[in-house]
Amino acid sequence: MTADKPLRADAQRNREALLAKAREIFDAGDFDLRFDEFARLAGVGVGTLYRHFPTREALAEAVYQGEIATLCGRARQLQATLPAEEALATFLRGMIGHMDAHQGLARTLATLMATRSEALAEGSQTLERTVTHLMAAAVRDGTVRGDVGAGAVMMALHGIGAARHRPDWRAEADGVITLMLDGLRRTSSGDHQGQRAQKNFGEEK
Amino acid sequence: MTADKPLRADAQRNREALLAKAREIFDAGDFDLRFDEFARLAGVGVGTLYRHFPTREALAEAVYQGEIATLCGRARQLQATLPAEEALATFLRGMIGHMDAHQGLARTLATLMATRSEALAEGSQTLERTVTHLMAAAVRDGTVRGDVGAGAVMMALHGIGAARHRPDWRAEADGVITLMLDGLRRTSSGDHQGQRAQKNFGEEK
DNA sequence: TGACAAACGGAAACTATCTCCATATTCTGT
DNA sequence: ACAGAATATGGAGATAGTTTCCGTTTGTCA
Repeated sequence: MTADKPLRADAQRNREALLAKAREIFDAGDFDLRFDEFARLAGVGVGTLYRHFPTREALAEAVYQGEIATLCGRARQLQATLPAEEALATFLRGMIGHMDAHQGLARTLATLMATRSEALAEGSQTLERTVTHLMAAAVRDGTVRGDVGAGAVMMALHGIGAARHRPDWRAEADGVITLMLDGLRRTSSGDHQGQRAQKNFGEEK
Repeated sequence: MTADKPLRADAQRNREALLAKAREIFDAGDFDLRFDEFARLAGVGVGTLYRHFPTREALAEAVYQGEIATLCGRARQLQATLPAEEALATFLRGMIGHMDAHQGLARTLATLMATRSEALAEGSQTLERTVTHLMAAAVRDGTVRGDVGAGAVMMALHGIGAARHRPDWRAEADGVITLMLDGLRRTSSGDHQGQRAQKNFGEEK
């Protein structure tokens, strides 16, 4: 459905500049910035902005999709370089770190896409597929139980995201992940290695 | 907190008309209706609308507070006419029914109040107090265990609200309530003391 | 390099928001 | 019951934000 269109070089460049600026601004929570002002900040004319993203929602959607793509890419990379179980753990912890580092972005996107939630649902599905892959690999390894689906993990992640307002959010979120990972681990013997290590994606500024 | 201001009769009337219309329109999901058009629909001038509710958010906030007040009133009424445990059960089931019947309203309010979430937090606190009362009465009756706070119930409700997109939402939500009520009911063997589980997730059957 | 299509920018047209005040309604004291 | 004070109203017009349109520029391909 994401039809590939040959995009002219300058168009591509502008598009990327707009997305980058949007990400930055959304992250700062200024989602109601004037549209023409936004174009100016991104260094393009309003016309260009409108050609690429006809509405505020379209812009949000594009940023969101980029976000999902980044996450999925990260997962693929982890899966290629780490043992399955570790890849899953690192990915989930990384998700929390990502949510933590980009609170404003998440809130802004959620607000802007509240109406057009089709794209949101689609992204969430994409993410679920990725988690499914990570888990399936770990199950194949025999390190993770096979009787719990990715849906459960998704619900937990969703719940974590929805509870952002809680004062001790980060710690609680990490707690949920720890519980889940422990619960998922196939326990042939009680080997509880220190799972506290905070493996972020190493992207945060 | 709710300072009583003597409001002139016509002002009161207009205010109520605006709120009623807002509730109706929000419920239908049209939260981006033009402001002047909205005034016309409610049968008042724009000036009047602006005097009562300076911003869209203020309007949403007022509707939200009304909603909370309705809910709390219902709880008080149940508490006065039913045995404590039954009052609690009826209230919780009623909440689900309410959420179900007014999906659009909930979504709209959530969207509009994403920024000004102070009122949201306050309303949620008010609701939590109400649930606390219901539970406390049931605990005094000896029908409900005393070692689990209202916070747990609130989290579950919150989780239910956040999962509205799930295809089988209503059934699953009812399931969660059933589980909770069963879990809350004091068993013949007595309370489970010193329980530590505060992270609940993946509550689906 | 020239020809053509694709993309650009930003002025201008358009649309929505909000303010202001002359007029209308309600309230209060006698 | 009524006059005067206080409060509220509506909507025209000012302000602010959005979107289109098109002459110009830039990139692509032969």
